[in-house]
Amino acid sequence: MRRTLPRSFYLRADVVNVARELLGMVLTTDMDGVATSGIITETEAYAGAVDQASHAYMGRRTDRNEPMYSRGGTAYVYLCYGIHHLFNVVTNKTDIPHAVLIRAVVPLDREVTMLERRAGRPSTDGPGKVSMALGICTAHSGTDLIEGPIRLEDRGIRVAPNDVLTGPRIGVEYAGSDALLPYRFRVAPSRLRR
DNA sequence: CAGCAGATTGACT
DNA sequence: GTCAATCTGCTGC
Repeated sequence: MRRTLPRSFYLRADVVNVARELLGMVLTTDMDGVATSGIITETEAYAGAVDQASHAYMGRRTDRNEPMYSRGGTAYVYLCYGIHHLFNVVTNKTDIPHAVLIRAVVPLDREVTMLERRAGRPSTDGPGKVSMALGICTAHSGTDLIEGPIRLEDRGIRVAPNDVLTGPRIGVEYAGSDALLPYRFRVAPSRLRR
């Protein structure tokens, strides 16, 4: 089973639920004919204009975060700390800047290529590491997740509710009370295998 | 193991 | 100028 997630999956209004449901989905990239992929094991939801941790808080709109305002099923990739390319899945309708940050994957297809991209380091647990392993960079910001080089697929991998850990997001201490929201989801470490 | 500093660009005061 | 949705290598226990 291998089904590219349809537009309808991304257009939903409940970004927090979408973030949780992305656990177990497969993130694939096709870069110059080289296809790599990983099973998503950690995500964070960013709830747009009302979320102090979001780049789109209070409707902030810049050249960088413009893809957040595209329709669901668009990639938003931005540079963090000047070095790391962080990949987000845009959700909801056009002009509603919801997004889900992909924080970790377990390598699936072409693990050797990912290892090369990571300069021999095998870990892919961290948003910067995910992008490096899969070849994602800011040039892919704004690309389509249904027709473009980056896609998400349902390959029938299911994560049991009991295996999902929930907690506050990482690195958003500046976000006031919103820093405490339980918008981070990850597969329990003991269940990271297929 | 913990703690910390450096990397390096974009957004904002 | 300051801080940021981070990662790495080095220091010192």
